Amino acid sequence: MTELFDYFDKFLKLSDNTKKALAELCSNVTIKKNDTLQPFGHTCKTIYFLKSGIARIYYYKDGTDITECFAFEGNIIARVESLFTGKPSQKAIQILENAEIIAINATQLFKLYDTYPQIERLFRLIFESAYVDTLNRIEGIQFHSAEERYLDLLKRTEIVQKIPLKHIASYLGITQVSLSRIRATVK
Amino acid sequence: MTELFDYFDKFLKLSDNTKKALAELCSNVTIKKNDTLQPFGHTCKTIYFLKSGIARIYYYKDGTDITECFAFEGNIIARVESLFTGKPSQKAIQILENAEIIAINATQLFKLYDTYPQIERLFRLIFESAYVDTLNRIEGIQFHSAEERYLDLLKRTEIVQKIPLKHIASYLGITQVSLSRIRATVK
DNA sequence: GTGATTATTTATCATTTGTTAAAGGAATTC
DNA sequence: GAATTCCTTTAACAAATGATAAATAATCAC
Repeated sequence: MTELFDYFDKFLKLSDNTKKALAELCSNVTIKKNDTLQPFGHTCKTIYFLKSGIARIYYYKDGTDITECFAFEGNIIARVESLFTGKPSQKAIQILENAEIIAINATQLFKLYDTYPQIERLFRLIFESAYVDTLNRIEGIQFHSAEERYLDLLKRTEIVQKIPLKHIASYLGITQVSLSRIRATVK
Repeated sequence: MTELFDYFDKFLKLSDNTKKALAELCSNVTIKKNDTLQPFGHTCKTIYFLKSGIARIYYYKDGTDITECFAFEGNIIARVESLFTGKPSQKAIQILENAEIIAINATQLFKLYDTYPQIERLFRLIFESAYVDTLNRIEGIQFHSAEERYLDLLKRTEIVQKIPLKHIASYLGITQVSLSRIRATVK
């Protein structure tokens, strides 16, 4: 679990008993490429941390598969819209590269908020940071061309090379044909 | 301040002494159309609640004025990316219709988080909700045409009629000329 | 009110992205 | 390893949006 607590450490230094309480909510999951980590239709009650591998959140819009986001080594991934509203999620989490994951039981986590204000604060800070990232992503979508967004994604992480282009296209908000065209001109 | 505490009530029932502590951070502001509520370049240390009026957050991108969001009666407005990171904001808040505002001192608010866990929780819930709204907005931007987004905005609130079209255009991520064209076909 | 400024629309042409269809490659199954 | 399926590219045309310029319309300052 050291990777996870190193991650937490970047947001907030936790006391030992807080860490202990947190560790009890965590379990290790090993999952293979193309498997489903979380299916459609259930309320999200787990927050995941990727020790290794790649995952994506996706949903169907008018019958087509849309990737909402990717997660890589050292990232947190959760279907926030369900986690925070308690409503069933219309999204699923799929594994794109064999992954070692730590699953955090969110139901129990939220209960700990009452007894461990540090834990409530930790996750407040984590999600505040994610919120800021999301605001910045809107700017990227609205004011950059598809080509710029593709090049920017490539720049952020080389792991992207391992992701099927159709998922990258839907993540960028364009068709796969359009992405293919962009790749041809960029080369 | 009743409007503000009614708003808080929708997220969390606060105890009387918590309310009292919160009330001490709040001050009333009356501000006129076209005035600047918060300028560029300073770190955001205030969260605003609109009792009446309209406001927008905007910034300059390659020399053009871009509206990030609007706020109407009963909304909270803050430059979150600065509030949460402590970095100077590249954004400003402008008043679009004469407004009655409650200003919440965020510096003092964050200090109260230690003594009043209820307050930390209240604002956690408020911003979690805003985060979910932002995630949904991304979907709107990526998978709806400019025309659909414009009609959707009109549907959400009639107050939009009072906002200059150039601000609506940049909010929608299109040029004003393009918005004008859309309005012509929609009529 | 009048003139000046600002906001909005219209028109034209260029560019980007979408749609559909077809073909070539890569990976998987039996 | 042959067949099948899935992934990616290419091509041709359609639709949406951008850029620029000019014409109206609305608003503001005096």
